[in-house]
Amino acid sequence: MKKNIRIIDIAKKAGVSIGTVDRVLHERSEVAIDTKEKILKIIEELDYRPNILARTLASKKIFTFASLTPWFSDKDSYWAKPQEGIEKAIEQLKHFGVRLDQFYFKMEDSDTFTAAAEKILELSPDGVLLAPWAKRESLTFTQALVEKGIPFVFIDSTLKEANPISFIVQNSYQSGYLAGKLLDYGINERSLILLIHITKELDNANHLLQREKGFLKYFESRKERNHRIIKIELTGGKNELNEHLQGMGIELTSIDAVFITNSKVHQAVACFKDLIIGPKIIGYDLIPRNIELLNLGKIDFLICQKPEKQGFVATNLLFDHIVKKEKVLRENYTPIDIITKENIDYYSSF
Amino acid sequence: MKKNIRIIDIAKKAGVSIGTVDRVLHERSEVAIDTKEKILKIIEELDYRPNILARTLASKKIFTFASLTPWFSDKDSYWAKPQEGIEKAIEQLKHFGVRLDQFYFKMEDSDTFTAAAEKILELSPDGVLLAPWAKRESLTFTQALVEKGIPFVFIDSTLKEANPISFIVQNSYQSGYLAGKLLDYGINERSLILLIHITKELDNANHLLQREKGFLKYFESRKERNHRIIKIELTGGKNELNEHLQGMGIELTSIDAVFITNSKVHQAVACFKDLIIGPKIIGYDLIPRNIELLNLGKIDFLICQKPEKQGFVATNLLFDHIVKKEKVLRENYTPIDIITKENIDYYSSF
DNA sequence: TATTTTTCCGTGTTCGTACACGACAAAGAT
DNA sequence: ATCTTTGTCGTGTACGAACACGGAAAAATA
Repeated sequence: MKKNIRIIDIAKKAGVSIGTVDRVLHERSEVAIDTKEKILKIIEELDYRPNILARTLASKKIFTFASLTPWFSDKDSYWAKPQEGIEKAIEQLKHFGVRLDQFYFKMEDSDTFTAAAEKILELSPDGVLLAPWAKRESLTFTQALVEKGIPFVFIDSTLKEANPISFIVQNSYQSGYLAGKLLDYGINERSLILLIHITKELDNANHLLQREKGFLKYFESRKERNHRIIKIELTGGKNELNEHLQGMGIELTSIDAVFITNSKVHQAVACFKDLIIGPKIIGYDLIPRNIELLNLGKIDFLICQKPEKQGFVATNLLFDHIVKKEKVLRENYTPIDIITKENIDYYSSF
Repeated sequence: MKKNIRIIDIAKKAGVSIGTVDRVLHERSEVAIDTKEKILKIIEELDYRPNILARTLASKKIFTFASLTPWFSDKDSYWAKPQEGIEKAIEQLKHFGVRLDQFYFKMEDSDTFTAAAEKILELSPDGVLLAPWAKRESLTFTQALVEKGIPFVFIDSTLKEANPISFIVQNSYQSGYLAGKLLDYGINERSLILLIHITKELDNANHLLQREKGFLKYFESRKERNHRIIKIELTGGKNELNEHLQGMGIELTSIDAVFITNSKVHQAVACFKDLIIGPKIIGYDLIPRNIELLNLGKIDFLICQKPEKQGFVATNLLFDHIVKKEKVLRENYTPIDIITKENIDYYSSF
C-alpha cells in the first residue's frame, strides 16, 4: 500500500520547512531560486498530488459560480433540465466550498439578458455557466468576463467568436442526419416525407437549421431511394398543419414519414390522430407530451440529448478548471440518443 | 448564505463539549440518557450533516473494496469495460480512503471462482463487487459474506436467492423486445427473420435466453405482420452459419433480417459479405469488430448497455452504503442504448 | 467514613493544507 | 557604526471531525 506524499515529506526531503514548500506551490512570495528549483524537482520526482480534502478544509475560500439560462415557468419545460443537472452537481460540490447563484433571462427579451449579465459582472463570481442565446449580448458579456479574468463554460450552444474554457453541445447537424437515417430505414422507396419546423423565429434558431441541413444531407446521399421531401414552416397554431397541407393539396394518407425539428413534435402528431396507420414520425426531446405519444405508438422515435447531463458536466468542467486547476476538454458533445417506446423506461438522464 | 452546522455548534447549543456530541454521533461509549436525547434533538433540529472532507481526513480508516469478475486477456474484451468503470470510480474515491483489491476467475472453470472467493473472505474487505457467474459457487460465497457482515453489490446479473445491497443489470428481455421492434420497423410483411445464438453453452447463458424470449414476444404481439422466424444455435466455428443454412435449404438472399443475441454478431455478418443488399442485422455490444462493421454499414444496429457505467455505478453504490452510510437503491438498470453508424461517434460510455 | 468502581464527559492531539505573522540575516542607506 | 530595507524561510493556528486519554462526580462496596 503506497502512502500518499504530503507537503511535509517534500519539505523533509528538501531540508526546508513546510512553509517554504507551500510558498513554492502557491507562488505566494519570494523563495531563493535554488531552493525553489530543488523543491520543484522533488515535487516532480515524488509525483506529489495535493490532498483536495485537506486543501478545501483549510482554505476558507468559497467559490461562487453563476449560471445564466433561459427562464422557465414549468418544471417540465426543456430548460428546467440543464438547471437540474447544474443543481445536482453543485449539491455534490458543496463540500468543496462551491456555491451557486442562478440568473435567468427571458428568451424573447434580450434586455433581460443584458440586465442579468450586468448583475453577474457586479457579483464577480469565480466562474460562469452560460447559455449564449442572444448572440450580440452574449459576446459583449463574455468580453467583459474575459477582461475580469472570469472563466466561463457554454451550455447548449457555443459562439465561435468567444473563448470559453469549454462548451458542451449536441451536434445538431449529425442528429438531423440520424433522423434521416432512421426514417429512411422504416419506409419504402418513393416515399413522401415532411420536414417540419415549428417555431416563431426560425432565423434565430440555428439549431433547427442545422438539424434540417443534416437531415437533407442524408437523403442527398441516398438519391437512389427517390423520396420526395417537402419542407414546411409553422409557428405553432392549432390545426395549422392541417390547413397548410390542404392548401398544398396533400392528402394526409399519402404521407409516409414526418420529421419535426424540435420538441414540438406532439403538435404535429395531432394532425394524424384519426388515421389507423399514420406516417412514421420522429422528433426531439423527452418532454411529457412527447413521452405520452411515444408510449401510445404515435411517435416512433425521439432523439434526445440528455440536457440534465449537459448542466451536470458543464458545472464539473468549471469546477475542475477553477478549483482542481486541471486542464479540461474544450469541446464536449452530448450523446445523440435514440428513444423508443421499448427503451424509454430504461433511459437515464445522467 | 446559510452557514454549515458543525459539531461545535451542536455542542454549544447543548451546553456540552464536542467530545460528548461525538460520542452520541458514533455511539462510542455511554452518555447520560438525558444528555443524549437533548443532543439528538438538536442534531435533528439543526439538520446536521457531517463534513465528509473533515471526516475522512481525521479518520485514518481505510476502506477496502474487493472486486470479483471474469478474467480477460484483451483490453478490448467485454469484461474489461466494467473493470474500467470500477477503476475510474476508485480513482475518484481514493481521496476518501477507499482502496481496491481486484480478483478474477475464469469463466470456464468454477474452481477459480471458489479459490478467489476464499481469498476475498480471508482478506475481509469492507465491501465486495461481484459478477455472480457460477450460480452455486456465488451463493456459497455470498452466504459467507452475509455471515461476516460484508455488504456486496452484483454487477451484470443478479441472483434472486442472494441479498445484495443492490444490483445493476440490463433488462435482457426488454432489450430483445427492442431488437424485435427495430428489425420489424425496417422490413416489410412476410419477411424471413433469423434468430441466432452463438455460444458454447447456451444453457448457462440466461441473458441470451431472456433476449430471445423478449424478441419472440415482440413478434407474437405483431402476428398480423406474418413474418417467419427461424432460430439457429451455433457454437462459433468458421462458415458454420453458411453450412447450417445450406443444410436447411435456405437461400442467403431470401433472408430479410437477422438478430444475433450477443456480441458475436460480427461472425454472422461474414456470411452475408458478398451480397450487395444484405439483410437488416442487429446485435449487441460495442466491441471493435462490431464497430467496424457498423461503420461499414454491414450492421444496422447495436444494442449497448454501457458496461463501464455499470462498474462505475456499482462502485459508487457500495461507497454510498459503506462510507456515506446512505440508503441506496436496490434495483438498478442500465440503459438499453441504440447505436447506429450515425450516432456512434457521440456515444459515451458513462 | 474511606476506598474502589462505574458512569459520564472535557481536553488535547491528529489528519494534510492554507495562510498570517514574524524571525533572521545580508545588503544598502545615513 | 547604526538603522532600514529586502529577501528568505520557519512557526503557529485554523479548518471540522475522530478518537485516545484521563479527570471528576456519582454510585457501590468495604
